[in-house]
Amino acid sequence: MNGTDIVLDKTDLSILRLMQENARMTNADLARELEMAPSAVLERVKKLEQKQVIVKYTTRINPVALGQTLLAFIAMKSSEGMGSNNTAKELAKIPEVQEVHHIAGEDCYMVKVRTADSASLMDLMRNKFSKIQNITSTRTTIVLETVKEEQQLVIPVK
Amino acid sequence: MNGTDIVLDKTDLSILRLMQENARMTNADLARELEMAPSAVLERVKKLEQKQVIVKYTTRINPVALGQTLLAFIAMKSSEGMGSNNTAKELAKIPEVQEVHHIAGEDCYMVKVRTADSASLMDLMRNKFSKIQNITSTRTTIVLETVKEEQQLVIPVK
DNA sequence: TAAAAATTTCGAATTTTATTCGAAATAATC
DNA sequence: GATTATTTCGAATAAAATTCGAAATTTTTA
Repeated sequence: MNGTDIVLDKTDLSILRLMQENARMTNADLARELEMAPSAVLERVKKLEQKQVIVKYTTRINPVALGQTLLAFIAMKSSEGMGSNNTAKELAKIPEVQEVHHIAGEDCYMVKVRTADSASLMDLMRNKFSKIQNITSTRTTIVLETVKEEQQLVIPVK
Repeated sequence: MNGTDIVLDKTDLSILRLMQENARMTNADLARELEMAPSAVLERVKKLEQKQVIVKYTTRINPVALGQTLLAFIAMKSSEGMGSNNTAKELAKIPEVQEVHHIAGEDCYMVKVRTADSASLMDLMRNKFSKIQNITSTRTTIVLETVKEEQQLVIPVK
């Protein structure tokens, strides 16, 4: 028995489903939806936060509105030993780097980056990536059009 | 002049920065932080929603808590003509598919998928992907470890 | 540049929600 | 089946959301 096994009942799942869809839903509305007292629902939400089931409440902003129109995936190879993931941690520190995954296969990392344009991506690679140890190669794939981009999980009914 | 050019001033950017970090921040707290009247801040937030600068308020849920431990990137080739993106749209309909990007380069699409395990990924490919027209090949990359995964944008100060 | 128009902000009033906490109900354990 | 722990409830209070007219500010235009 470790901290990993978290029991979520039907009510918890409903809360998560509703909150995933709208993080600013009021506790009162949640309670109405679930036909429970607001205080009971609040208790549950707080527990979900404590248990780190709920990681964060975030606002999705239209990247275009901020002029961030370039999205790219970069597959990287690293000469780093298998034990450490310092390269990944360094990459993760860069704000424009949205995702860093250690992957199976020929490449070591899959990195997702969002910048204003190709010039700023070039900047990033020249000024930031170049300073990170052990990166031996990068293969950049530019996104032409994004059809779907979300991180909504599929929440089971029970 | 089209609907694309949205003017965001310093206050808007501050709101976005705060809300991106915590979507459930109260309007009252926002107002305190910005040293403005709550009513004025509320007005701005509503406008950001209307202008679709704010796309959604969402709750990030720990995938492990829901037993969704498998993440994969799938590079796909499609025989579809360049004009349409029906393949992408069909992929986007699948809940387990979190991202669909049309990419430059040899492959056509980059697809990000999250499922419970490799068996359910196999299921998905056999039962859903196989029904989508024009997919001529897939190359699946399994994620071993995720070091960073977010979609926070870099919001300029001014 | 000065007047007019449009937008933004404010503040006070009202409605709604969040939060607290003791008690009752329910569920789990021994 | 009694005990213990957990969850839910409901009522009371504090806090926040929302509304809206008026003032201030900014932008437009003549």
